[in-house]
Amino acid sequence: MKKEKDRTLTKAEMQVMDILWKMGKAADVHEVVARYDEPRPAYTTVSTFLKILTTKGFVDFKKGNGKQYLYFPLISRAQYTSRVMRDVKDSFFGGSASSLVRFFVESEQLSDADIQELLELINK
Amino acid sequence: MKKEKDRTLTKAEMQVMDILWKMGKAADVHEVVARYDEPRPAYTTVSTFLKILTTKGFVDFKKGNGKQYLYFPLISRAQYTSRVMRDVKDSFFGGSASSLVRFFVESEQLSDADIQELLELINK
DNA sequence: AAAGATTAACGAAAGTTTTAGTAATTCATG
DNA sequence: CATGAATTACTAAAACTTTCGTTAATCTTT
Repeated sequence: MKKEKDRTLTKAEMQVMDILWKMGKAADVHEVVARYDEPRPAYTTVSTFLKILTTKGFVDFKKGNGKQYLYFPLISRAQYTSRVMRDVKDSFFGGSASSLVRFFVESEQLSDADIQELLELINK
Repeated sequence: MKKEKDRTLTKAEMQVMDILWKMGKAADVHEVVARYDEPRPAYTTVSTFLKILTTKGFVDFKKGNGKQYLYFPLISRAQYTSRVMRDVKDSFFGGSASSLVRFFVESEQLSDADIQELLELINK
């Protein structure tokens, strides 16, 4: 049986993806490890996550001029954000995007400048 | 050392909280089990979750006229939603609520009526 | 208050995620 | 092309989550 549930990332997997997304180019394991803050995980730990992410379809790799593997994301951060936002919207707002937006508008977390910006956006 | 990380619910814990939130009043284990769809978990499974949620501070209980425990939530769904939304906002939008709102406004998921409703809301 | 029934506490098995050591493979270099 | 160094694959332990059976405690009813 397949797990179509592998559409979401675990916390540790997310950390790796975030590093990959931030550095914009294909990177080897050492480069990824270096981007962690202390305490850094072991080289093999990161290597394992990269392997898992590859089998899950989030990451692929290529050979860097006959050298080691260079990993890169197959999905953009924006795409993954969409995925998570859909889940959040469904779980907490009954699938209603407007409910979710209203939640933030009502939460007073928006500055006047933010409001202004949104009004302009809406008026397109 | 305490785990200040117990601020978020696991998936199974969330299911229990959702049932508690939906029924509005303090409920015993049987009532909670009954609200699950098939296949229902065992009585003791739900009992365990209620216990865990109690030690995590999400739930408390009282004695129902000398009978069994009646569990009730210590946090509202809206409060928990705020918590999760803050995490999501921080993780995916750099802590910016306006970025998050913009994401949905730009995603074309809002109907004209939704937009209208939001405009009125903003103009308060 | 005792016997039987109901309920909560405990403990542990099964499943998943996280972490990393060791084995196997690949690569550079003499 | 052989040997040592670097890298990936394999495996398993540790930690956390989910599930429930068994035991202990409590309550009901006689």
